[in-house]
Amino acid sequence: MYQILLNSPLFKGLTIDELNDLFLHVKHQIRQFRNGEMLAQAGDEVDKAIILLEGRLQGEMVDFAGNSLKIEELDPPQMVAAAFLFGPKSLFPVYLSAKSDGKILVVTKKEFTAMLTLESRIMVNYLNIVSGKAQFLSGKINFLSLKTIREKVAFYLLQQMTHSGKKSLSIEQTQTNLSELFGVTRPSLSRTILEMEKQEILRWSRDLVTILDLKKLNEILGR
Amino acid sequence: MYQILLNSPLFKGLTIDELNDLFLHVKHQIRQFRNGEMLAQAGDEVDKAIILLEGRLQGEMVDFAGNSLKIEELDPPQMVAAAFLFGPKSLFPVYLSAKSDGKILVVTKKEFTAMLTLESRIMVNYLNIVSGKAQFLSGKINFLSLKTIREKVAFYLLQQMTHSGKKSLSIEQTQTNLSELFGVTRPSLSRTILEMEKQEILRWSRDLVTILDLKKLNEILGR
DNA sequence: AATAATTTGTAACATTTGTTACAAATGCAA
DNA sequence: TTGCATTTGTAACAAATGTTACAAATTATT
Repeated sequence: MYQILLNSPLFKGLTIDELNDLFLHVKHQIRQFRNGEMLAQAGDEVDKAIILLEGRLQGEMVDFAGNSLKIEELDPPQMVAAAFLFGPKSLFPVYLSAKSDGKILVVTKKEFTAMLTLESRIMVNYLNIVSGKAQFLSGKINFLSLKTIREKVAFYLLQQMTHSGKKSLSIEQTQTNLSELFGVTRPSLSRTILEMEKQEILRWSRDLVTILDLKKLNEILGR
Repeated sequence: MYQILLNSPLFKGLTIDELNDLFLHVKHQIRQFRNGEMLAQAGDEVDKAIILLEGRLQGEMVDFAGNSLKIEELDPPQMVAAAFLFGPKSLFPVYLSAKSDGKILVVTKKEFTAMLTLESRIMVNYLNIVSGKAQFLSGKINFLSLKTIREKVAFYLLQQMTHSGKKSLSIEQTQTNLSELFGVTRPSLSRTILEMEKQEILRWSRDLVTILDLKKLNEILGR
């Protein structure tokens, strides 16, 4: 178990001996789960820290309209619903179920809090996790508040460019995947891309995208 | 100063003596600022904890399209960019400027971390703040991923209802304000509301909204 | 009360995106 | 290669929302 936890964002930087020692003091529980099992429902109170040790979990954001329920998969050794353990409400945001057999590490909120107090490296790690989530969501909101498909494409490509630094991007995604990411239909995305090609802003052939006119791409987002 | 901090979410639960004692150990700085002054730009690294003591700050989310740049105002004794002090990047998300003369309390990230370690009540408070932000953003994303104006109206009203518990809601907002909140144009919102009135789902007169058919309202969101 | 400002209703039309369906192109495997 | 699956291009049409402009209703101000 400790070997797995060594790689987790939460316990990063600790040695295996320190981990070993830590869990002599921190009350915890190992729970097995089976494929298909329901672990938590949206709205349940979160009063335990859960870290996935083995297997695969899936959180289903039950999207009201029902049509595009977003699914987030979780692999070890990630923490479940990290940003929902504290806060004014502390309610599970998703329906959590198992995609395979596996194991989780369970620590009550009280013990978890004590652990953070005990070992400030873990506290900082946890703060990095939760803050990171908040920052990710903040970025996502920026993206979602873009109105036209053109804007979304431009934003996405410029973001990819700053990561790679090149004008030729190899998009590892099909247009079908991208359209889901953007929350639009596939033909509409295709149409928009073709328009942008006709306007010589970019060239998009399968998974290779070349930016032809960076200036225009920026103008789409108002510079 | 300590009197102000007593009411802050971060130092909630501490006595004035404890606060007094705390800041004997924690290095800090009080900084005056003047109306109109720029305190931070989007993209600046966040390496200090900033708590507003007096005056008024404003964060401008420079919205790419330029048209609807979102503005968030900050009143004492709130912490500035609380969810951006930790995390993998730690970059300021907004352009921060002063709307009046005032004072801020500045603590370096290092000292701030030490403070959290020193006093676990503050740590828990801070976790509640950051987690609360993440949860707020998560809810906002749910809202933004609603596609039609009907859905947004339904979601908004149902949310208001769970807060008040009544079928008659006094919306303290004009349709103009609401349309901005929803990210749609005012005539479009008006049209949608009128349609819903014709379908006897609700009655909307000025700032008083009565839900006539709760079932239909839920159906709009897929139950 | 009279006037002005704000808010809301309304309509014609443009734009964007969704829907559906099918064809063309490409990649993959037998 | 051949055949099949996946991905992408395309088009006609529907639906939703934006744009613009103005009228009506309401509220605030003098």
